Amino acid sequence: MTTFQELGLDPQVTRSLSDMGFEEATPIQAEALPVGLSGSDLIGQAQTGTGKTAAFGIPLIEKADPTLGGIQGIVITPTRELAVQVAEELNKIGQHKGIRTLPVYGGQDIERQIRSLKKRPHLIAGTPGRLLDHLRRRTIRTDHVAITVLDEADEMLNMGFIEDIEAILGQFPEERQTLLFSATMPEQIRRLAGRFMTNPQTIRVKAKEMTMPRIRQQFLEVPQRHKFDILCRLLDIQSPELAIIFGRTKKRVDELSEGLNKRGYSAEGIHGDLTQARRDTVMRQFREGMIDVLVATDVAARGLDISGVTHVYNFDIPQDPESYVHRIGRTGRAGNDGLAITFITSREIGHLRTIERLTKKRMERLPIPSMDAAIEGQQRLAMDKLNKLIKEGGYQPYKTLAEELLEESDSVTLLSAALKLLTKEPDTTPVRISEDSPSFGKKGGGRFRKGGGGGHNRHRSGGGSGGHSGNRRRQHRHN
DNA sequence: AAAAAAC
Repeated sequence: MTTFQELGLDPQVTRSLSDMGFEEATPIQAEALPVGLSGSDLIGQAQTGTGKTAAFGIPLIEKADPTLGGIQGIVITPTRELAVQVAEELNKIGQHKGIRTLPVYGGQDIERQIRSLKKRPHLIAGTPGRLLDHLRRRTIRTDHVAITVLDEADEMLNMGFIEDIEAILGQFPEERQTLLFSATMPEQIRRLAGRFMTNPQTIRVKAKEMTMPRIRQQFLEVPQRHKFDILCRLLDIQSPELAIIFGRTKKRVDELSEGLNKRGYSAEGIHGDLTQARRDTVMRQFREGMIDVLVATDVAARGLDISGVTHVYNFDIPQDPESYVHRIGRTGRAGNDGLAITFITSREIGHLRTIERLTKKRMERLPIPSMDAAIEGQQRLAMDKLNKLIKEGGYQPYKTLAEELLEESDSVTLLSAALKLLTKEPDTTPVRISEDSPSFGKKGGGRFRKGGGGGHNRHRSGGGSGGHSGNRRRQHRHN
Protein backbone atom coordinates (compact mmCIF):
# COMPACT_ATOMS: atom_id res chain seq x y z
CA MET A 1 0.00 0.00 0.00
CA THR A 2 1.43 3.35 -1.07
CA THR A 3 0.23 6.63 0.38
CA PHE A 4 0.78 9.90 -1.44
CA GLN A 5 2.69 11.13 1.59
CA GLU A 6 5.38 8.49 1.01
CA LEU A 7 6.03 9.54 -2.57
CA GLY A 8 7.80 12.67 -1.46
CA LEU A 9 5.67 14.97 -3.57
CA ASP A 10 5.57 18.72 -3.41
CA PRO A 11 3.56 19.45 -0.24
CA GLN A 12 1.19 21.62 -2.27
CA VAL A 13 0.45 18.67 -4.54
CA THR A 14 -0.11 16.39 -1.56
CA ARG A 15 -2.44 19.01 -0.12
CA SER A 16 -4.49 19.16 -3.33
CA LEU A 17 -4.70 15.37 -3.42
CA SER A 18 -5.90 15.27 0.14
CA ASP A 19 -8.48 17.98 -0.68
CA MET A 20 -9.69 15.62 -3.40
CA GLY A 21 -9.96 12.83 -0.86
CA PHE A 22 -6.97 10.91 -2.24
CA GLU A 23 -4.74 9.45 0.44
CA GLU A 24 -3.73 6.08 -0.93
CA ALA A 25 -2.51 5.28 -4.41
CA THR A 26 -4.54 2.85 -6.53
CA PRO A 27 -2.61 -0.14 -7.96
CA ILE A 28 -1.87 1.60 -11.25
CA GLN A 29 -0.82 4.77 -9.47
CA ALA A 30 1.47 2.87 -7.11
CA GLU A 31 3.26 1.36 -10.10
CA ALA A 32 3.13 4.27 -12.51
CA LEU A 33 4.01 7.15 -10.21
CA PRO A 34 7.60 6.19 -9.36
CA VAL A 35 8.31 5.65 -13.07
CA GLY A 36 6.54 8.83 -14.16
CA LEU A 37 8.22 10.90 -11.46
CA SER A 38 11.66 9.50 -12.33
CA GLY A 39 11.33 11.00 -15.78
CA SER A 40 11.29 7.71 -17.70
CA ASP A 41 8.93 7.01 -20.54
CA LEU A 42 6.02 4.84 -19.54
CA ILE A 43 3.52 2.54 -21.17
CA GLY A 44 0.57 1.89 -18.89
CA GLN A 45 -1.86 -0.83 -19.77
CA ALA A 46 -4.97 -0.23 -17.74
CA GLN A 47 -8.69 0.16 -18.05
CA THR A 48 -10.46 3.33 -17.18
CA GLY A 49 -11.69 3.77 -13.65
CA THR A 50 -8.37 2.66 -12.19
CA GLY A 51 -7.18 6.11 -11.27
CA LYS A 52 -5.31 6.56 -14.52
CA THR A 53 -5.73 10.33 -14.75
CA ALA A 54 -3.89 10.93 -11.49
CA ALA A 55 -1.27 8.37 -12.52
CA PHE A 56 -0.14 10.72 -15.29
CA GLY A 57 -1.56 13.90 -13.73
CA ILE A 58 0.64 13.86 -10.64
CA PRO A 59 3.93 13.67 -12.60
CA LEU A 60 2.61 16.40 -14.93
CA ILE A 61 1.86 18.76 -12.05
CA GLU A 62 4.89 17.77 -10.02
CA LYS A 63 7.26 18.58 -12.87
CA ALA A 64 5.57 21.75 -14.04
CA ASP A 65 7.02 25.08 -12.96
CA PRO A 66 4.32 27.67 -12.15
CA THR A 67 6.70 30.56 -12.86
CA LEU A 68 7.47 29.41 -16.39
CA GLY A 69 5.53 30.89 -19.29
CA GLY A 70 5.25 28.26 -22.02
CA ILE A 71 3.16 25.11 -22.28
CA GLN A 72 4.99 22.42 -20.35
CA GLY A 73 2.81 19.37 -20.85
CA ILE A 74 0.16 18.16 -23.27
CA VAL A 75 -2.41 15.39 -22.82
CA ILE A 76 -4.11 14.03 -25.94
CA THR A 77 -7.50 12.35 -25.53
CA PRO A 78 -9.89 10.69 -28.01
CA THR A 79 -13.05 12.60 -27.12
CA ARG A 80 -13.84 16.18 -26.24
CA GLU A 81 -15.64 15.25 -23.04
CA LEU A 82 -12.59 13.37 -21.90
CA ALA A 83 -10.39 16.38 -22.59
CA VAL A 84 -12.65 18.51 -20.41
CA GLN A 85 -12.63 15.93 -17.65
CA VAL A 86 -8.86 15.47 -17.68
CA ALA A 87 -8.36 19.25 -17.58
CA GLU A 88 -10.69 19.51 -14.60
CA GLU A 89 -8.82 16.84 -12.69
CA LEU A 90 -5.44 18.37 -13.53
CA ASN A 91 -6.71 21.75 -12.36
CA LYS A 92 -7.69 20.18 -9.05
CA ILE A 93 -4.35 18.46 -8.58
CA GLY A 94 -2.52 21.64 -9.57
CA GLN A 95 -4.72 23.95 -7.53
CA HIS A 96 -2.36 24.74 -4.66
CA LYS A 97 0.80 24.66 -6.73
CA GLY A 98 -0.75 27.14 -9.14
CA ILE A 99 -0.54 24.96 -12.24
CA ARG A 100 -3.33 25.75 -14.69
CA THR A 101 -4.60 23.38 -17.38
CA LEU A 102 -6.65 24.47 -20.37
CA PRO A 103 -8.91 22.08 -22.27
CA VAL A 104 -8.63 22.59 -26.02
CA TYR A 105 -11.05 20.84 -28.36
CA GLY A 106 -13.07 21.20 -31.53
CA GLY A 107 -16.50 22.70 -31.73
CA GLN A 108 -15.51 25.51 -29.43
CA ASP A 109 -14.90 29.03 -30.70
CA ILE A 110 -11.24 29.05 -31.64
CA GLU A 111 -10.81 32.78 -31.06
CA ARG A 112 -11.98 32.37 -27.51
CA GLN A 113 -9.61 29.46 -27.09
CA ILE A 114 -6.75 31.59 -28.39
CA ARG A 115 -7.63 34.27 -25.85
CA SER A 116 -7.54 31.63 -23.09
CA LEU A 117 -4.18 30.44 -24.39
CA LYS A 118 -2.83 33.97 -24.06
CA LYS A 119 -3.50 33.72 -20.34
CA ARG A 120 -0.62 31.27 -20.29
CA PRO A 121 -1.85 27.95 -19.00
CA HIS A 122 0.92 25.54 -18.01
CA LEU A 123 -0.69 22.37 -19.34
CA ILE A 124 -3.11 21.49 -22.15
CA ALA A 125 -5.59 18.62 -22.45
CA GLY A 126 -7.02 18.37 -25.94
CA THR A 127 -8.35 16.36 -28.84
CA PRO A 128 -6.10 15.66 -31.85
CA GLY A 129 -7.74 17.78 -34.55
CA ARG A 130 -7.91 21.02 -32.63
CA LEU A 131 -4.46 20.50 -31.15
CA LEU A 132 -3.04 20.22 -34.67
CA ASP A 133 -4.94 23.32 -35.67
CA HIS A 134 -3.35 25.32 -32.85
CA LEU A 135 0.08 23.93 -33.59
CA ARG A 136 -0.24 25.07 -37.22
CA ARG A 137 -1.41 28.49 -36.17
CA ARG A 138 1.43 28.65 -33.67
CA THR A 139 -1.09 29.53 -31.00
CA ILE A 140 0.37 26.64 -29.02
CA ARG A 141 4.14 26.76 -28.89
CA THR A 142 6.02 23.55 -28.27
CA ASP A 143 9.43 24.82 -27.15
CA HIS A 144 8.86 24.12 -23.47
CA VAL A 145 6.83 20.92 -23.74
CA ALA A 146 8.60 18.47 -21.47
CA ILE A 147 5.90 15.79 -21.05
CA THR A 148 3.32 14.41 -23.46
CA VAL A 149 0.59 11.99 -22.48
CA LEU A 150 -1.45 9.81 -24.82
CA ASP A 151 -4.64 8.81 -23.05
CA GLU A 152 -6.72 5.91 -24.40
CA ALA A 153 -4.18 5.40 -27.17
CA ASP A 154 -5.89 2.32 -28.62
CA GLU A 155 -9.13 4.22 -28.93
CA MET A 156 -7.40 7.01 -30.79
CA LEU A 157 -6.03 4.36 -33.11
CA ASN A 158 -9.52 2.91 -33.65
CA MET A 159 -10.81 6.34 -34.50
CA GLY A 160 -8.17 6.85 -37.14
CA PHE A 161 -6.18 9.50 -35.31
CA ILE A 162 -2.86 7.74 -35.52
CA GLU A 163 -1.53 10.04 -38.26
CA ASP A 164 -2.67 13.12 -36.36
CA ILE A 165 -0.94 11.82 -33.25
CA GLU A 166 2.26 11.25 -35.17
CA ALA A 167 2.01 14.73 -36.66
CA ILE A 168 1.54 16.21 -33.20
CA LEU A 169 4.30 14.22 -31.49
CA GLY A 170 6.70 15.07 -34.30
CA GLN A 171 6.48 18.75 -33.40
CA PHE A 172 7.59 18.44 -29.80
CA PRO A 173 11.18 18.69 -28.59
CA GLU A 174 12.93 15.33 -28.74
CA GLU A 175 14.17 15.70 -25.20
CA ARG A 176 10.97 14.98 -23.41
CA GLN A 177 9.05 12.40 -21.46
CA THR A 178 6.18 10.48 -23.04
CA LEU A 179 3.52 8.59 -21.12
CA LEU A 180 1.21 6.33 -23.08
CA PHE A 181 -1.92 4.73 -21.67
CA SER A 182 -3.90 2.10 -23.51
CA ALA A 183 -6.29 -0.67 -22.54
CA THR A 184 -4.89 -2.94 -25.25
CA MET A 185 -1.57 -3.01 -27.08
CA PRO A 186 -2.14 -3.55 -30.79
CA GLU A 187 0.83 -3.64 -33.15
CA GLN A 188 0.36 -0.06 -34.34
CA ILE A 189 0.51 1.27 -30.80
CA ARG A 190 3.70 -0.66 -30.21
CA ARG A 191 5.14 0.85 -33.36
CA LEU A 192 4.12 4.31 -32.25
CA ALA A 193 5.86 3.69 -28.94
CA GLY A 194 8.96 2.45 -30.73
CA ARG A 195 9.12 5.58 -32.81
CA PHE A 196 8.39 8.24 -30.24
CA MET A 197 9.46 6.79 -26.92
CA THR A 198 12.82 6.03 -25.33
CA ASN A 199 13.24 2.80 -23.36
CA PRO A 200 9.69 2.91 -22.06
CA GLN A 201 8.91 0.93 -18.96
CA THR A 202 5.73 -1.07 -19.25
CA ILE A 203 3.39 -1.48 -16.34
CA ARG A 204 0.23 -3.50 -16.41
CA VAL A 205 -2.58 -3.80 -13.97
CA LYS A 206 -3.08 -7.51 -13.47
CA ALA A 207 -6.02 -9.18 -15.15
CA LYS A 208 -7.59 -9.88 -11.79
CA GLU A 209 -7.61 -6.22 -10.95
CA MET A 210 -8.89 -5.36 -14.39
CA THR A 211 -12.22 -7.13 -13.95
CA MET A 212 -14.88 -5.21 -12.18
CA PRO A 213 -16.28 -7.27 -9.35
CA ARG A 214 -18.46 -4.42 -8.19
CA ILE A 215 -20.51 -4.37 -11.36
CA ARG A 216 -23.35 -6.81 -11.50
CA GLN A 217 -24.02 -7.82 -15.09
CA GLN A 218 -27.41 -8.91 -16.36
CA PHE A 219 -29.12 -9.30 -19.69
CA LEU A 220 -32.65 -9.36 -20.94
CA GLU A 221 -33.95 -10.96 -24.12
CA VAL A 222 -36.66 -8.80 -25.59
CA PRO A 223 -38.06 -8.20 -29.09
CA GLN A 224 -36.92 -4.95 -30.65
CA ARG A 225 -40.39 -3.39 -30.64
CA HIS A 226 -40.84 -3.98 -26.91
CA LYS A 227 -37.47 -2.68 -25.82
CA PHE A 228 -38.66 0.80 -24.98
CA ASP A 229 -41.60 -0.26 -22.82
CA ILE A 230 -39.45 -2.76 -20.99
CA LEU A 231 -36.80 -0.11 -20.42
CA CYS A 232 -39.43 2.14 -18.83
CA ARG A 233 -40.56 -0.70 -16.59
CA LEU A 234 -37.00 -1.31 -15.49
CA LEU A 235 -36.54 2.37 -14.72
CA ASP A 236 -39.74 2.33 -12.68
CA ILE A 237 -38.72 -0.78 -10.77
CA GLN A 238 -35.11 0.18 -10.15
CA SER A 239 -35.50 3.96 -9.87
CA PRO A 240 -31.82 4.50 -10.59
CA GLU A 241 -30.28 7.52 -8.96
CA LEU A 242 -28.09 8.19 -11.97
CA ALA A 243 -28.26 6.08 -15.11
CA ILE A 244 -26.65 6.00 -18.53
CA ILE A 245 -28.53 4.39 -21.40
CA PHE A 246 -26.43 3.51 -24.43
CA GLY A 247 -27.99 3.42 -27.88
CA ARG A 248 -26.39 2.21 -31.07
CA THR A 249 -26.93 5.24 -33.27
CA LYS A 250 -27.31 8.97 -32.89
CA LYS A 251 -30.84 8.71 -34.24
CA ARG A 252 -31.82 6.13 -31.68
CA VAL A 253 -30.31 8.22 -28.92
CA ASP A 254 -32.46 11.18 -30.05
CA GLU A 255 -35.60 9.07 -30.20
CA LEU A 256 -34.90 7.42 -26.87
CA SER A 257 -34.32 10.61 -24.94
CA GLU A 258 -37.34 12.24 -26.55
CA GLY A 259 -39.50 9.20 -25.72
CA LEU A 260 -38.29 9.10 -22.13
CA ASN A 261 -39.15 12.77 -21.69
CA LYS A 262 -42.60 12.16 -23.12
CA ARG A 263 -43.10 9.58 -20.43
CA GLY A 264 -41.99 11.85 -17.65
CA TYR A 265 -38.36 10.85 -17.05
CA SER A 266 -35.71 13.49 -16.75
CA ALA A 267 -33.42 12.38 -19.57
CA GLU A 268 -31.14 14.10 -22.04
CA GLY A 269 -29.24 12.73 -24.99
CA ILE A 270 -25.64 13.22 -25.98
CA HIS A 271 -23.89 12.36 -29.24
CA GLY A 272 -21.45 13.75 -31.73
CA ASP A 273 -23.97 15.56 -33.94
CA LEU A 274 -25.05 17.94 -31.18
CA THR A 275 -23.31 21.28 -30.92
CA GLN A 276 -20.40 21.28 -28.54
CA ALA A 277 -22.15 23.84 -26.38
CA ARG A 278 -25.09 21.47 -26.04
CA ARG A 279 -22.81 18.54 -25.26
CA ASP A 280 -21.07 20.54 -22.56
CA THR A 281 -24.39 21.61 -21.04
CA VAL A 282 -25.80 18.08 -20.96
CA MET A 283 -22.66 16.70 -19.36
CA ARG A 284 -22.68 19.42 -16.72
CA GLN A 285 -26.35 18.87 -15.92
CA PHE A 286 -25.80 15.15 -15.59
CA ARG A 287 -22.79 15.61 -13.34
CA GLU A 288 -24.76 18.00 -11.15
CA GLY A 289 -27.67 15.60 -10.93
CA MET A 290 -30.13 17.89 -12.70
CA ILE A 291 -30.72 15.03 -15.13
CA ASP A 292 -31.16 11.46 -13.84
CA VAL A 293 -30.76 9.69 -17.13
CA LEU A 294 -28.12 10.29 -19.77
CA VAL A 295 -28.84 8.71 -23.13
CA ALA A 296 -25.67 8.35 -25.13
CA THR A 297 -23.86 6.88 -28.08
CA ASP A 298 -20.42 5.46 -27.51
CA VAL A 299 -19.13 9.02 -27.27
CA ALA A 300 -19.72 8.60 -23.54
CA ALA A 301 -18.49 5.01 -23.30
CA ARG A 302 -14.85 5.70 -22.66
CA GLY A 303 -13.07 7.29 -19.80
CA LEU A 304 -15.82 9.51 -18.50
CA ASP A 305 -15.88 9.51 -14.76
CA ILE A 306 -19.20 10.59 -13.38
CA SER A 307 -19.48 9.77 -9.75
CA GLY A 308 -22.62 8.07 -8.59
CA VAL A 309 -23.74 6.37 -11.81
CA THR A 310 -25.71 3.46 -10.37
CA HIS A 311 -27.07 1.86 -13.56
CA VAL A 312 -25.91 1.33 -17.11
CA TYR A 313 -28.47 0.11 -19.62
CA ASN A 314 -27.30 -1.13 -22.98
CA PHE A 315 -30.49 -0.49 -24.90
CA ASP A 316 -28.56 -1.92 -27.84
CA ILE A 317 -25.83 -4.47 -27.32
CA PRO A 318 -22.53 -2.90 -28.39
CA GLN A 319 -20.95 -4.27 -31.56
CA ASP A 320 -17.51 -4.36 -30.09
CA PRO A 321 -16.90 -6.41 -26.94
CA GLU A 322 -14.34 -3.84 -25.90
CA SER A 323 -16.99 -1.16 -26.08
CA TYR A 324 -19.10 -3.26 -23.73
CA VAL A 325 -16.36 -3.26 -21.13
CA HIS A 326 -16.00 0.49 -21.42
CA ARG A 327 -19.70 1.20 -21.26
CA ILE A 328 -20.35 -0.81 -18.13
CA GLY A 329 -17.24 0.71 -16.59
CA ARG A 330 -19.17 3.99 -16.26
CA THR A 331 -20.76 2.49 -13.16
CA GLY A 332 -19.33 0.72 -10.11
CA ARG A 333 -16.63 3.35 -9.78
CA ALA A 334 -14.72 4.51 -6.73
CA GLY A 335 -15.74 1.53 -4.66
CA ASN A 336 -19.46 1.84 -5.35
CA ASP A 337 -21.71 -0.93 -6.61
CA GLY A 338 -23.09 -0.80 -10.08
CA LEU A 339 -25.60 -2.64 -12.20
CA ALA A 340 -25.25 -3.13 -15.94
CA ILE A 341 -28.19 -4.47 -17.94
CA THR A 342 -27.92 -5.36 -21.61
CA PHE A 343 -30.91 -5.72 -23.92
CA ILE A 344 -30.63 -8.31 -26.64
CA THR A 345 -33.00 -9.57 -29.30
CA SER A 346 -33.19 -13.34 -29.77
CA ARG A 347 -30.70 -13.40 -32.61
CA GLU A 348 -28.08 -11.50 -30.67
CA ILE A 349 -27.58 -14.23 -28.08
CA GLY A 350 -24.47 -15.49 -29.89
CA HIS A 351 -22.97 -12.02 -29.77
CA LEU A 352 -23.69 -11.85 -26.06
CA ARG A 353 -21.85 -15.14 -25.51
CA THR A 354 -18.87 -13.76 -27.42
CA ILE A 355 -18.74 -10.83 -25.04
CA GLU A 356 -19.04 -13.16 -22.06
CA ARG A 357 -16.11 -15.23 -23.32
CA LEU A 358 -14.01 -12.11 -23.62
CA THR A 359 -14.85 -10.66 -20.24
CA LYS A 360 -14.80 -14.12 -18.66
CA LYS A 361 -17.94 -13.20 -16.83
CA ARG A 362 -21.38 -14.72 -17.10
CA MET A 363 -24.31 -12.38 -17.30
CA GLU A 364 -27.42 -13.28 -15.36
CA ARG A 365 -30.56 -13.64 -17.42
CA LEU A 366 -33.22 -11.30 -16.16
CA PRO A 367 -36.88 -12.24 -16.65
CA ILE A 368 -39.04 -9.70 -18.49
CA PRO A 369 -40.32 -7.44 -15.74
CA SER A 370 -44.09 -7.28 -15.44
CA MET A 371 -46.22 -4.17 -15.45
CA ASP A 372 -47.26 -5.03 -11.88
CA ALA A 373 -43.66 -5.00 -10.78
CA ALA A 374 -43.28 -1.57 -12.34
CA ILE A 375 -46.30 -0.24 -10.48
CA GLU A 376 -45.09 -1.78 -7.25
CA GLY A 377 -41.69 -0.20 -7.81
CA GLN A 378 -43.21 3.24 -8.16
CA GLN A 379 -45.32 2.70 -5.06
CA ARG A 380 -42.24 1.74 -3.11
CA LEU A 381 -40.54 4.86 -4.41
CA ALA A 382 -43.45 6.97 -3.14
CA MET A 383 -43.07 5.35 0.26
CA ASP A 384 -39.33 6.02 0.24
CA LYS A 385 -39.98 9.66 -0.56
CA LEU A 386 -42.38 9.90 2.36
CA ASN A 387 -39.94 8.24 4.76
CA LYS A 388 -37.15 10.49 3.58
CA LEU A 389 -39.26 13.55 4.21
CA ILE A 390 -40.04 12.34 7.71
CA LYS A 391 -36.31 12.07 8.39
CA GLU A 392 -35.51 15.43 6.87
CA GLY A 393 -38.39 17.30 8.49
CA GLY A 394 -39.99 20.41 7.08
CA TYR A 395 -43.54 19.07 7.22
CA GLN A 396 -44.40 20.91 10.45
CA PRO A 397 -46.51 23.60 8.71
CA TYR A 398 -48.85 20.84 7.47
CA LYS A 399 -49.71 19.46 10.89
CA THR A 400 -52.82 21.58 11.43
CA LEU A 401 -54.16 20.49 8.06
CA ALA A 402 -53.36 16.88 8.88
CA GLU A 403 -55.38 17.08 12.09
CA GLU A 404 -58.24 18.60 10.17
CA LEU A 405 -58.12 15.72 7.71
CA LEU A 406 -58.02 13.17 10.52
CA GLU A 407 -61.39 14.39 11.77
CA GLU A 408 -62.96 13.24 8.50
CA SER A 409 -61.05 10.05 7.63
CA ASP A 410 -58.93 7.45 9.39
CA SER A 411 -55.13 7.54 9.11
CA VAL A 412 -54.81 4.52 6.79
CA THR A 413 -57.22 6.04 4.28
CA LEU A 414 -55.39 9.34 4.37
CA LEU A 415 -51.96 7.82 3.97
CA SER A 416 -53.13 5.62 1.11
CA ALA A 417 -54.47 8.66 -0.70
CA ALA A 418 -51.25 10.58 -0.06
CA LEU A 419 -49.19 7.66 -1.39
CA LYS A 420 -51.33 7.49 -4.50
CA LEU A 421 -50.67 11.16 -5.11
CA LEU A 422 -46.94 10.58 -4.78
CA THR A 423 -46.91 7.57 -7.09
CA LYS A 424 -46.11 8.03 -10.74
CA GLU A 425 -48.76 6.10 -12.63
CA PRO A 426 -47.47 3.91 -15.45
CA ASP A 427 -47.27 6.07 -18.53
CA THR A 428 -48.18 4.41 -21.80
CA THR A 429 -47.75 7.39 -24.10
CA PRO A 430 -46.97 5.78 -27.44
CA VAL A 431 -43.31 6.05 -28.35
CA ARG A 432 -41.78 4.66 -31.50
CA ILE A 433 -38.12 3.88 -31.77
CA SER A 434 -36.96 3.27 -35.34
CA GLU A 435 -35.78 -0.16 -36.36
CA ASP A 436 -32.24 -1.00 -35.53
CA SER A 437 -31.07 -2.37 -38.86
CA PRO A 438 -27.84 -4.32 -38.60
CA SER A 439 -27.74 -7.58 -36.73
CA PHE A 440 -25.02 -9.62 -35.22
CA GLY A 441 -26.34 -13.13 -34.91
CA LYS A 442 -26.68 -13.41 -38.67
CA LYS A 443 -24.10 -15.30 -40.65
CA GLY A 444 -22.03 -13.37 -43.18
CA GLY A 445 -22.90 -10.23 -41.29
CA GLY A 446 -20.06 -8.31 -42.86
CA ARG A 447 -17.54 -8.15 -40.05
CA PHE A 448 -15.31 -10.91 -41.34
CA ARG A 449 -16.42 -11.49 -44.86
CA LYS A 450 -14.55 -14.34 -46.42
CA GLY A 451 -13.13 -14.56 -49.91
CA GLY A 452 -11.23 -11.85 -51.74
CA GLY A 453 -12.52 -9.01 -53.79
CA GLY A 454 -15.64 -8.05 -51.93
CA GLY A 455 -13.83 -6.69 -48.94
CA HIS A 456 -12.63 -3.61 -50.77
CA ASN A 457 -16.15 -2.40 -51.32
CA ARG A 458 -16.40 -1.55 -47.68
CA HIS A 459 -14.37 1.58 -48.18
CA ARG A 460 -16.86 2.93 -50.66
CA SER A 461 -20.01 1.74 -48.96
CA GLY A 462 -19.95 4.56 -46.44
CA GLY A 463 -21.48 6.84 -49.07
CA GLY A 464 -21.31 10.61 -49.03
CA SER A 465 -20.23 11.55 -45.57
CA GLY A 466 -17.72 8.74 -45.14
CA GLY A 467 -16.00 9.62 -48.39
CA HIS A 468 -15.92 13.23 -47.38
CA SER A 469 -14.06 12.68 -44.18
CA GLY A 470 -11.67 10.42 -46.07
CA ASN A 471 -10.92 13.29 -48.41
CA ARG A 472 -10.22 15.63 -45.57
CA ARG A 473 -7.80 13.19 -44.10
CA ARG A 474 -6.02 12.73 -47.39
CA GLN A 475 -5.78 16.44 -47.89
CA HIS A 476 -4.27 16.88 -44.53
CA ARG A 477 -1.55 14.37 -45.28
CA HIS A 478 -0.32 16.50 -48.16
CA ASN A 479 0.03 19.57 -46.04
C1' DA B 1 -22.75 -0.25 -40.49
C1' DA B 2 -21.76 3.24 -36.49
C1' DA B 3 -19.35 6.14 -33.75
C1' DA B 4 -15.72 9.58 -32.73
C1' DA B 5 -12.73 14.11 -34.49
C1' DA B 6 -10.71 20.48 -37.41
C1' DC B 7 -12.61 24.69 -40.04
